[in-house]
Amino acid sequence: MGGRGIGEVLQLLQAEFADVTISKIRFLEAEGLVTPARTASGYRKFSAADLERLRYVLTAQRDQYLPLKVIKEHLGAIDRGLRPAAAGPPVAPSSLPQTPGQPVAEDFGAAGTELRLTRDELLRAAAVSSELLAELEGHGLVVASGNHYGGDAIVVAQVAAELASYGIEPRHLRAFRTAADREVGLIEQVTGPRRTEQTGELAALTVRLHTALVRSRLPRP
Amino acid sequence: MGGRGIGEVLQLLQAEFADVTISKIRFLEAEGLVTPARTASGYRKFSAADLERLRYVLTAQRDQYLPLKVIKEHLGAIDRGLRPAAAGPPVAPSSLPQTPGQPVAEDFGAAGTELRLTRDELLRAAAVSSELLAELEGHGLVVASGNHYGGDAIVVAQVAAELASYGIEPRHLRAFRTAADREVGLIEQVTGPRRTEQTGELAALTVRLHTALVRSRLPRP
DNA sequence: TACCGGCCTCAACCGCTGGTCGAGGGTTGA
DNA sequence: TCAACCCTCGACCAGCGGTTGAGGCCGGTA
Repeated sequence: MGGRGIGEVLQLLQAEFADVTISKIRFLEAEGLVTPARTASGYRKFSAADLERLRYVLTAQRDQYLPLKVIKEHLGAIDRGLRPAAAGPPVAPSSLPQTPGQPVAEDFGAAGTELRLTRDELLRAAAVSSELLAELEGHGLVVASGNHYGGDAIVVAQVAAELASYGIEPRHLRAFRTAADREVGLIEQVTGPRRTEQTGELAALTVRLHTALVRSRLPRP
Repeated sequence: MGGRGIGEVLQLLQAEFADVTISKIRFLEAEGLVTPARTASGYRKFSAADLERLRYVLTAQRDQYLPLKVIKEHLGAIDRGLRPAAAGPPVAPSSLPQTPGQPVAEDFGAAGTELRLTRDELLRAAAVSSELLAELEGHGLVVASGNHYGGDAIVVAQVAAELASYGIEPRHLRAFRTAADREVGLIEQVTGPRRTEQTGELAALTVRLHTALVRSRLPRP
């Protein structure tokens, strides 16, 4: 298991990222975003970690439009054990010292310091109404632990608000909650109820599965 | 009270955004991001709402690195989002600054060249056994359309293979299929059964919701 | 042994985004 | 009437994110 060659890596990534090429992967190395090992003769050898890194880069680029320079900083922050700070949407910068790490796929890893928001902070960070939040809580989509909320609650609330603008209301979203619960249940059947090394890995896998399934079932263009 | 001239607008914005210029404001109009009124003689007149819009654009650009194209879509969504939303967030007609402006479009968009694989190609690309694939097909996780498979099938098969190494077998994954089906069903209730502009946007949103929910329910580290 | 596909480097090139600049000319108000 | 302000339009530009091609080295295989 000495890692994969660049061609193999290309195959693996192309399923998920249509526009990846060999030259792009090489370019990303030249920019310092990945640092694959080399064989004696100079061939690149990508470890599983290198692959994750590439996935991270490509996802951040595609889904968040981040410039490589910024992605590189995030990777550096992650390497140093921090969580990449990312600005939320245009909102008064009054409270809330730091917004949560963006919902980058595969970022289920060691979270470092988990965000803890009061209800007011959450309302402001997500820019949603108190009514909407109450409704989301009523359907179990957002849950406070103690009297505070985690960073994911921001994402849930923001997305729910956007979906509401399409006419999709919180009560239509209950199925998402049960699906997520079942998914986590499945993971815990493997890892047990405590968080382990594998927890994040498995979550990344199941979410990837979910995403691919949804995409595959969407009407074709 | 009839609005401000471009020079005045420049003064107001420069306090907050160091790099704004007159030519940039004009450029943003040319790109369709603002549409100030005009005087009889052709001078631009910016209303308060136009100013908010500019602030939104400049903030999104500076803090989220969003490309103008995407910001424009967000603005369009906000404009349209005022309509249905029973439980939607209180985005009043001209009070833009509070918005759920998170990155919207994931790569559920126009795929361009959709991958079409034969069964053998799929087996090779995903590096899985014919038995596993057959099992996945049996449970409806991978579906051939005609006699070929899409690129997502590679991801599904790869992930399923990895999950199998944790003891999670295809039959445990049926729930993912039904969840995905329901999710797509929900989207199609909004967009209709044909693929539209919104299809990809909605899919990106629901997948983001799913991901955030799973993460929020994972055991805390 | 020769061959061929895969991989290497390096430099030149490219298209798109996000503007800037200047010429030439009208408008406003003191 | 003059200065300050504003207009359009077309040319130009810098940086980002790669692509392309020339020239050459590996490594399996026939």
